[in-house]
Amino acid sequence: MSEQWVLHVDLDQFIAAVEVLRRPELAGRPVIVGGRGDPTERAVVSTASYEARAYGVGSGMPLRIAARKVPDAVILPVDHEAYLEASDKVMAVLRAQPGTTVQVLGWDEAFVGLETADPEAFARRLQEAVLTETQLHCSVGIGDTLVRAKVATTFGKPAGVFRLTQGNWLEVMGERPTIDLWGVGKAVSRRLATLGITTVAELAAANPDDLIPEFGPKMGPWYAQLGRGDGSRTVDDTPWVARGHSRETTFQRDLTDGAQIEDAVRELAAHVLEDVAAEGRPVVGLTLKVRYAPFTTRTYARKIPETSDPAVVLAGVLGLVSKIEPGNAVRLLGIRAEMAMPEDSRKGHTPTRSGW
DNA sequence: TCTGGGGTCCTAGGACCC
DNA sequence: TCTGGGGTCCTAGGACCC
Repeated sequence: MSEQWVLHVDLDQFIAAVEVLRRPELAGRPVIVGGRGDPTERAVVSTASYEARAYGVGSGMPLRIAARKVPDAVILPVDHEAYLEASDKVMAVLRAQPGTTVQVLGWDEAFVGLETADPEAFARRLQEAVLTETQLHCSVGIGDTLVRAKVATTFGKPAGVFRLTQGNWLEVMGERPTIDLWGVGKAVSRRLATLGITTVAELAAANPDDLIPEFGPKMGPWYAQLGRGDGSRTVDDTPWVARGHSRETTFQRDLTDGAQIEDAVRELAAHVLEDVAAEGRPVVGLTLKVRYAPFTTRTYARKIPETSDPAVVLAGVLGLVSKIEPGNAVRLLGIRAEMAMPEDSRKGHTPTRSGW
């Protein structure tokens, strides 16, 4: 019998795989991609190949540490263009399958909705098609909700297929810690633990109302739903509309001089203005982010009257710069511009906040 | 170990208005 | 003198994801 299914397609070690494709001699070696490829700089790992992961290297780890763990690692700079190009090819393959609805989640993953009597067979065909067209391997999670499909993929890696439905959700996930859920991180899992909830089964059994005092009216019930694996079953292919654009830089040496700081802000603002201009939508809000050394982050924000005039936006940004505390070493600066949203544009694609 | 960069959304609390 | 109640908007901070 034909039914509606959600597939979650996730490329295996995507960034590292793209790098190996254009440098075949790197196959089988520990490859680490991050920053400008210089392990003496302040930067972190974007992706490590499976060979590098065997040494305990993972994304988010300081590049310096990663290099220390894997002495013979090949360390490469991040090349956004190349990954975007590869990503576009993969998404095109997914869209080319008859009957599919494709919702892109990032460079290396997407939900695919379709009606079929045999989702596993379809998943295998999808993997074949992606491999043939792009030489990239992917894993596929099959689910009766978006959340279950997404979580299922972790059990399919690498290059496999796994199905999670209401029927086997608790059997597979019940005894696992809540942090294994998509949308539950370190902080929330710790707060759940203070309520006596440490496993997915315990979260699934929780009364949604009991979580409201701790997490608020939206997030409390949302976490309970997450524990059950419930949520939307609809893959939404509405094109995503960015709410804003931002640029940030961590300086290799902290800035202390006011003129230096202003120069850096102007440069960041120029990039943000470019991105915004490419959208052709007016700016309605600005945020300046500052990290004071060693690690205190502050944000300064303001709404502004809708404007498409770069000079006005820049003036607004420079107004925020005056809030930077003088006499402190600045390690990071970031600028974000929020844009006016067109009517009826889709809500954000992050699962934790959009009601999946 | 020493912590990137680009995003999204939620919550708390203060300001302000009636 | 001792102090309403509700609504909305804004800013700051936190959390999470890839």
